[in-house]
Amino acid sequence: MHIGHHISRKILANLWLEDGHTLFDYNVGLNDIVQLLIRTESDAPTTTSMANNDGEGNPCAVSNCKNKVKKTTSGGSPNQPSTSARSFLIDPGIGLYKINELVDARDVSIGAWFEAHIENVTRAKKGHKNGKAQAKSGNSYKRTNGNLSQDHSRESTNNLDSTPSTSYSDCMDTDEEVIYHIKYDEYPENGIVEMQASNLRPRARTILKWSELKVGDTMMVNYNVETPEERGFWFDAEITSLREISRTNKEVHAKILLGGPDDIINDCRILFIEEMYKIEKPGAYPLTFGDGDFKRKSGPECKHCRADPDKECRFCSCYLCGGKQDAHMQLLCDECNMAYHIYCLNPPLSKIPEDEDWYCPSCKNDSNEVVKAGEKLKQSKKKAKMPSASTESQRDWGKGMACVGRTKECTIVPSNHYGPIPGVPVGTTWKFRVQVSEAGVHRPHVGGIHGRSNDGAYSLVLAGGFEDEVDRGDEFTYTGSGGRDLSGNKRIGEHSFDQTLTHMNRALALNCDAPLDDKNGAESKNWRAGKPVRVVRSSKGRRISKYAPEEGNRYDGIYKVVKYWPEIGKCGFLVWRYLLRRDDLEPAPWTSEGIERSKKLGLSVQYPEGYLEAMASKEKKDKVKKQTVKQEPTRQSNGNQKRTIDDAGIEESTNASKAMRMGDGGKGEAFQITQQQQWLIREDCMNQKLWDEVLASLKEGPNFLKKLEQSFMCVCCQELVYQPVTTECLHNVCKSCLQRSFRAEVFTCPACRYDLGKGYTMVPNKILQTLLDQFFPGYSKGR
DNA sequence: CCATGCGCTGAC
DNA sequence: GTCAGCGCATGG
Repeated sequence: MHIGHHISRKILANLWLEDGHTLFDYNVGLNDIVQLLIRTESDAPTTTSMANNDGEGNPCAVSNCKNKVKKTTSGGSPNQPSTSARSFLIDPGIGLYKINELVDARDVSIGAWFEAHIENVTRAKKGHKNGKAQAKSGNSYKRTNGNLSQDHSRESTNNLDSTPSTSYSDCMDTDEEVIYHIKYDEYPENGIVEMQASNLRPRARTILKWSELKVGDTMMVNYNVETPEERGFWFDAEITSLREISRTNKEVHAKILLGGPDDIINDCRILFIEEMYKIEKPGAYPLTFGDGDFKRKSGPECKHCRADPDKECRFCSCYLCGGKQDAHMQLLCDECNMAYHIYCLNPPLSKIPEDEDWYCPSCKNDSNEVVKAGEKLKQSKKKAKMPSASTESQRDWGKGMACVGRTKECTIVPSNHYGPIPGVPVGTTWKFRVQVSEAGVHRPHVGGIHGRSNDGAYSLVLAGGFEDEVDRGDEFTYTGSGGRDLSGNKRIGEHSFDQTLTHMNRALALNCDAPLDDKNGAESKNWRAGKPVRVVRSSKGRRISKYAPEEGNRYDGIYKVVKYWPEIGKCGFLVWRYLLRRDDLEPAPWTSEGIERSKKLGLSVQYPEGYLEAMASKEKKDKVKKQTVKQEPTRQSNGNQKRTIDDAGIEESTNASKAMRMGDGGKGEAFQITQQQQWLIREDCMNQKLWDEVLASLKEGPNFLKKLEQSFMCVCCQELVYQPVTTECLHNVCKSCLQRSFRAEVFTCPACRYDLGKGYTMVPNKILQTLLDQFFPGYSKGR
């Protein structure tokens, strides 16, 4: 067989030239393109006629030596290996050809395959028997780096050395494979097809060291998807080139070329994370290479997909039966590219459809799900699953406070934070549970206990759900959750079975400073040593407790679990009972001291934004007037709104501004900061102006923290800055936010557009970080 | 993904 | 006054 059978002029064969054989031996002609293996001298057989080496191990330029391979000028990238032993084992003794340029010089390193453009080939002299040529029998156009002895495919071809008259039929690829070659040959200029990085997403779980990534490794990548949730198809892509473009002490900008159905360039930034490196795609989620999906290649591979030939190939085997046979009967899905035998489909097809596009069963859109013009949006899948989907209730649940979602979320502390929420003083009261959740004081909307069964409970709500609970203010008994029949999509139900010390009950028990005992309960020896629980009293608790607030839900401070035990409750079933005792320096709201403090701070029930107005207008509409309703359309931002009807005393201002006024009056409670904090604040000279402003509100007590939070809010993520970078223009931005901005090629300050410059080094303000960590304990854990 | 849940409100 | 039953957040 003649190589020309496959392709007339341009070929791309993988040739491993040895021992004086020439390209001509392979019928390589002028302008043909070959792939050559660069070998080290130590790899070279002893019979090798001289390796062309300029003496320093660098390849000679063509102008110096006609046998040499010249590296193409394209790119001029710094990926030239510095190995000195390199030489090109293209038989120099012949001198009948020269390789003028490398078509693709992406990876000119030892042991790597590269492509060469042959400019001039002359037939070798007859009788040159000194050596033999070796063509690699594998088809692959990939560049494989690394230890040659590990490459079995090549080893096996090596054995052909004993057959001097190696013919092309022995070593050339099938027609099918040549398609690859031609395809490859279609690449522009230097043979690299640039693909949008956004079309590519490696799948990963763990982080791999950048320095450990090697050409020839493969990784699973998802092609043609925007997010991991979206459907795309996964394939093994081989790293064919790793090129570092630039580097700072924190980041490497690299190009990773991946082989696949098409070669894909993934433009990455590799961030240093101590010893590990995380690879990020510009402007998108981080890319990491994962253990599970990361393979180092060894052994032969499927010619089609370049995976293990014994395993089914996702491109050439039928997705349904896994078979590779009957390729002409396979349909390729235009969405996921998976192959399907027409006879494997359900129902099977008798012939290949004539339609241009074909979509597999999993990719084909269900026409029922397509919303046509003028049609109403269909129910979301999630909603379709909910019990409400099957009822015919006309009620609009979205109007009231029964089913609303949160509009804010507490981010200054993580959800598993123990202890008070910074800036929320004892006595703070919210009308609805959802607001309590928004404030971060008690996160569940409905549940009474918030906790984790392997950690502890963070907060609870006393709402008088159990008649046999006792509340003495600084001490109360509480009942666990569960044991209720919640059938009928209820949130509270009849007691119908025994409670167990699991879930939230177990969490609350873990707060008690005693070994867990789920049989008999336990009592702490030193109750104060237990974990703190934020306690909220709901006005509903007035049923059984005089300490419950008149309205809404009030934060009453920190309590500890003294003991817990199982007992048969009034309901007749076993319940877990807890004794909690107050352990808080802030005065309880019902004490005279506490009442005084609440007044000072101007605390009153907070309503959701716009709630009072809505209620007032509704009342008007309904023409249900009992008395004149004084209502002012307050448009305060943070949800602080006053009551409408009673409490004439606090009519004129919002809680916040009232508190401020009180502070200005000098009677407010000052926020205490430590000497160290004062010192640190002085040290943070970049932010001096900002600190001056914030410190001015020290006398406003807990509002100081609110002010602090506002002043050091990141303009990008709208949260308290984390790893703040204080810019020259004196703004504070999260480092990660700024990096994101830079990745999007925006090099200005996100707050004021001051040009920071492309090469700006982002140094986190450690002093500020320390201070924020002190004022908002644990907030960085949430990041 | 599923189970849990000391809320809330319109309808009766 | 009573009650069915909803979305949502959370944990596992």
